[in-house]
Amino acid sequence: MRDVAALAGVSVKTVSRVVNEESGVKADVRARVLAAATRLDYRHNLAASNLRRSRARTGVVGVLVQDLGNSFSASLVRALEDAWRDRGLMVLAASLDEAAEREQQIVENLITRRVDGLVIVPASPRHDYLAPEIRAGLPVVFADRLPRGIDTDSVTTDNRRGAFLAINHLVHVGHRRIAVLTDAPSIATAEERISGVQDALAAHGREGTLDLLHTGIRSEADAEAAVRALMAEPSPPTAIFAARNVLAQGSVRALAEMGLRHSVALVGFDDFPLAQLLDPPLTVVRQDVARLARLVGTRLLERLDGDTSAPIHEIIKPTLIARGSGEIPPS
Amino acid sequence: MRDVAALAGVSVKTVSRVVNEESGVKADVRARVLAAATRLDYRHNLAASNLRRSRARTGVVGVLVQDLGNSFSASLVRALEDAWRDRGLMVLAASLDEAAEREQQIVENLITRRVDGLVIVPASPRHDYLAPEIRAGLPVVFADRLPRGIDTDSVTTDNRRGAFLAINHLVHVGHRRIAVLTDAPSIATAEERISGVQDALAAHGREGTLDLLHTGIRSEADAEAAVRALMAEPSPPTAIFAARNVLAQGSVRALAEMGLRHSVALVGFDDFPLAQLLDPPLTVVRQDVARLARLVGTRLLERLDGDTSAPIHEIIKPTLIARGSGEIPPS
DNA sequence: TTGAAAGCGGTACCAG
DNA sequence: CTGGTACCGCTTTCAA
Repeated sequence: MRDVAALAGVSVKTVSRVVNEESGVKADVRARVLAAATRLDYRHNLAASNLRRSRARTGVVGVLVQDLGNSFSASLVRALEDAWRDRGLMVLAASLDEAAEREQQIVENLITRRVDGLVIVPASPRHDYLAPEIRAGLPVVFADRLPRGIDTDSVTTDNRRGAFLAINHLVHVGHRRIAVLTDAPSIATAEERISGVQDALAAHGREGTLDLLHTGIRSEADAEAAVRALMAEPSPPTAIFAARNVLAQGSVRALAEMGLRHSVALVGFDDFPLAQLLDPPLTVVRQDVARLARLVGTRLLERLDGDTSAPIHEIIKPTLIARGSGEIPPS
Repeated sequence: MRDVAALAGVSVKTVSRVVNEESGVKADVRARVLAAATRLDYRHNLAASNLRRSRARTGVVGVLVQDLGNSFSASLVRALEDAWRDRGLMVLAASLDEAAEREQQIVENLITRRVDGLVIVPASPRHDYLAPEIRAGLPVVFADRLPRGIDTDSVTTDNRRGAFLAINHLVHVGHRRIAVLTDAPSIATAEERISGVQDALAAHGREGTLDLLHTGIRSEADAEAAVRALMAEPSPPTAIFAARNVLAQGSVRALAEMGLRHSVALVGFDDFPLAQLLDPPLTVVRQDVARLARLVGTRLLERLDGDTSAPIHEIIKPTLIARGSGEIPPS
């Protein structure tokens, strides 16, 4: 900047004015400065500029999701990007893969980078570690899963109701032996979904009959193996509820390989782009990711704009989309 | 930092030493500093620290893809993240949606943030604008599409060969009326794929018979509409080559709605997670995204580590995965 | 092992 | 409309 100033024959302050498009610089001076900047390949340094600036903004929001490669995470990030583009906010993204330590570590790293805000699909069971940051005014919005140990904005799905819808649907179709595939119950979302399953069974006078619950199923491969094992048992289930999209995909894979696609009912949680094109089309409990992302994006912007009201917890109602796989009757 | 120093009764320099885990600080002093830092909720400021540091590194790499919501882009970003995690590099991601201006604009913005490097799946036709940055030593790796107007590292797929494989396959199955769906030829990748189609037709003595080429098909919806229109014509094609993954998905959707899934052959370009589970399973030309990402990630790391040799252009060979949809014979 | 002072690239504040 | 000077938060350099 000093070089540019020298070449243009002005002070650094004037260069600063031009670079920041402040008013009050004569056109010819402006032109000279711009010319000098171009000639010297000058590049403004945002970090340095923010250092002295009073209300500094990096224009970066940290977004922590489970797996950027998963359609749920990817859609979320994409929608946030769109929601923030015209505000000039960029997304610094990271996958957590359900690793609690990674979450804390990355958050710490992001704080060090002075991100303007944080969107978190948490992997850790408690989030007390964020308390100082939130107290200091950092906007933090939890997505898809609720914060624990602190109170901050969140946008989540009614997981309990979603699972209820799924099981209720299968029971109505006539199923009695329903296998449930889900993550470890230590993950809040999984726990809520299990509760929903129990609600549905209770509603049909079948409390405590959840003998086919398989927890700790974390990946597509896990689900595939679990379904294979299940179907090989003496009295296999006639229906499966896979409580996360990759688990549904693994289930479809296993059923396809075993030639059971059209004889075992399957309902997934989370819709995904091609669910409708599978054979049979997959019945799912859909949570509206676009809506979720929109709400999250808006909430963060409002906090960024100075809204300091009490934390808001928004809950999205899931809906059941019957497409075929969930309507297969028990054999 | 000054406050921490005061509270701990040491100089700022000593605090700096502790924060950066430099050796040569007595344990008790270290402990005092740490305690003071905790009590004051001190957070190290990476930007400020980099300002004076000699070989400053922000630890951020800008990754520009077409659409983070698309499985190709998402997988690429995810794999890069993994490749860089233990080096402490984070990904600042952005979607371009084939908008050339956005590409330049975002790159400019990222330069301002002093990213350590750039990975670009370009949207713009020429990249001269990057010349000064590359000259200044910024590592830039192009992925999936070649740079034009400048010379810098790239990792791309042999698109021409991929398209050749697809058409060749369909011709061998017996097809003569093959529709080709692709992006505008102004996109280099699309152009190469069209060349590949022509190669294949020529190889079968059918030069110039490319009467069913449909360019400018940009989205899943475009593809769906195009296929609907095609199949409604007096003498519809007996096979379709959809030269990008979303176009294949749109085609499947259209064929499914028209009840033609099992009577019209379809080959896609780019594999995606559920292609195998569609009905019929989708035959595709696969480009190994994981491999692509690995090569891109490695190349960038090497440049970051000071490799200043001439730009390297790696080309990945695509393979045809026959799964069913591409083996449907002409009716 | 520790500290003082200069300086990184830029902006704030106030004077001219 | 333009410039001078202090200073942002931290590291470098060199002296103690």
